[in-house]
Amino acid sequence: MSDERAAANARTRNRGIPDATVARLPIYLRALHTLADAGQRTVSSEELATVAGVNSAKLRKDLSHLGSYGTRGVGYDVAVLVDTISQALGLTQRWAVALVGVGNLGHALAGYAGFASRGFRIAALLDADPDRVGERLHGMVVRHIDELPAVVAEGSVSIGVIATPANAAQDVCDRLVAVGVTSILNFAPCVLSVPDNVDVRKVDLSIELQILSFHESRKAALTSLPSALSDDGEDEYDEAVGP
Amino acid sequence: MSDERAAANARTRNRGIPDATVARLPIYLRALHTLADAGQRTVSSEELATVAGVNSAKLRKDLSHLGSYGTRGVGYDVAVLVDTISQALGLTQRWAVALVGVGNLGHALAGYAGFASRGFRIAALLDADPDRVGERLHGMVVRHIDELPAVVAEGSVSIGVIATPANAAQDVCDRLVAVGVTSILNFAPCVLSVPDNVDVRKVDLSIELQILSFHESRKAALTSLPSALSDDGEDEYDEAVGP
DNA sequence: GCATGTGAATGTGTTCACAGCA
DNA sequence: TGCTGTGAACACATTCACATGC
Repeated sequence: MSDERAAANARTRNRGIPDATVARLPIYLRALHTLADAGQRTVSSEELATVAGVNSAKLRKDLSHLGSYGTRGVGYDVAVLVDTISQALGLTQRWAVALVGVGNLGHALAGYAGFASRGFRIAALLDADPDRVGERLHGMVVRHIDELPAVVAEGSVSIGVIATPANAAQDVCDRLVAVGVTSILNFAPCVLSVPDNVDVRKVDLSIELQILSFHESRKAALTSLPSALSDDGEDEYDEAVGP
Repeated sequence: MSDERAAANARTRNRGIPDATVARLPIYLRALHTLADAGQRTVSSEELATVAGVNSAKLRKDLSHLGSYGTRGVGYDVAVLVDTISQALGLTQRWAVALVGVGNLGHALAGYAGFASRGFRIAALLDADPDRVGERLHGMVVRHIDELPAVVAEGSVSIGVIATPANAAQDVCDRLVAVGVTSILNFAPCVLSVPDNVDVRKVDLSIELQILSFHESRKAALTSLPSALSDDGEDEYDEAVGP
């Protein structure tokens, strides 16, 4: 619910860029970097759309929200687009990130190259487990979660990443919010409640698998009894074997 | 583009359950398990919605797509809902998963408890690096990617997880598709092209951070120069601060 | 001539508000 | 009475198709 509020809130803060567009800008940016690395100076909406895996009308509309700088009859200047999108996403500054939870997943995240390469700097690794505190990891030392206020004071952290077990996540979240963190990326499989001014995004691996499971079982049902297609009249009378 | 096609395709296969609903079912399921573990027998849409972090109208509409079994004036039977949703998601069977890429992230994924606890079984760990082949990891031995056909033959794998570097991902994807895998979860930061009958979901950590960066920089702009609101052209002139 | 940028049309998702039923 | 289930209204997103301007 504060989830919803936060989303709605964010929406009104947006300079009017739709959420769906914002979510795609990083994809365009990645595609543009690839093109730039290959030495390409200019790109059409058609080509960029293909590389980014969307259709060209969508791409053009997305870019138009940035007040984009394409040239009719030609296309977009790759370097200009990179700048425009980076600017829009706020990537002209390096954001400091605090990573909380140095377990299985936290280890991996600490070493994830994609963080640094996209302008994010891991400012601290934190954990509640005293056994883990002091451990060296990818050139950083794990500190105790109680040091969070000090960490934030040192290098104004504005993004927190939660990679703890679910039962610790809300507590960690509250601590992050308490020290002024206003953006949180949550890997713990649970819903976090936060004030309206805090944005939370969540990544849940098992949810993604369950969504695939849904589609997979649809596909399986189709191939094993293709006649199921025909009784798809309007509602259900579906396959199943009741409980 | 095949991304779009695949989505549209999936949509028509859906028994009519909207994609947005499918994406939320796992969240409801998790919430229900929590309630069930706490011994709760019955739940209202209001309560379940709160636990799941959505609003109750949305929850009811979502459940109505399953032909749901609530009782007016009372609520939903927790156990019945768990069964109904599990059924809808195809979680009544254990899906076998092949995990390709045992680097930083792959290690973490291999040990991720959430996989097993939600009915997914890691059938194999695969990697292209000969140095990694043979390594023991969470009770499994890493095998070479060339053994993929054998792996699939052994225990019909239908879901593949790609945790390789971006430059290897498309090749791995093609191999997975070639051996009959029709659902892929991609952690590599790149767009995969696949035939229409294959579903791909992607998780990109740095994209999530970039989206947070966008919102974070909006917020920063607001607090540092609140007058920025007024030069915002036309519509917004919204909540400067609290309600 | 050709690709952008955009109104208009369509499709999807969310929310409201209440009828209908235990 | 109280809560579900849902039509109708609204909001958001995607796609189409073409006028616009280099």
